Amino acid sequence: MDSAEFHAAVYETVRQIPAQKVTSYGHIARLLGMPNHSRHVGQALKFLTPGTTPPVPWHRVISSSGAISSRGPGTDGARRQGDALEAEGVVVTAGRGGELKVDLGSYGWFPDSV
DNA sequence: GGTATGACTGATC
DNA sequence: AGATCAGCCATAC
Repeated sequence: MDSAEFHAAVYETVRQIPAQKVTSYGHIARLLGMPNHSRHVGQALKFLTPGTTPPVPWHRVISSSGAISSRGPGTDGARRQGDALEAEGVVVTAGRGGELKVDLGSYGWFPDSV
């Protein structure tokens, strides 16, 4: 599959994520049959814009450790993502400095397949 | 074509 | 539990 299909597949998978749940880049890649393309999942999401239709709940995608990947100290991306998750009822642990993490034990969504 | 980079992961220390 | 390292692969330069 080429990159366009890959993006589309990623978006579709992300839309499968139930509310109040989060999953990891690596898991999405695994569901797509490419366990080693975790980085490119992030690439695909980065390519995403707020105007995309139908909307993709990209904020439900975090790293496998449960931490929200920051896109730069000066950016508000991680902060916005954490807010969006909290707005959905997900407990986001905000420690000192604004480190955002999610309890994967309670909110992790890791099905073997879709 | 080689090198660096990235919204990553898993193993190891 | 936090830090490091190696592996991965499409993109950009």
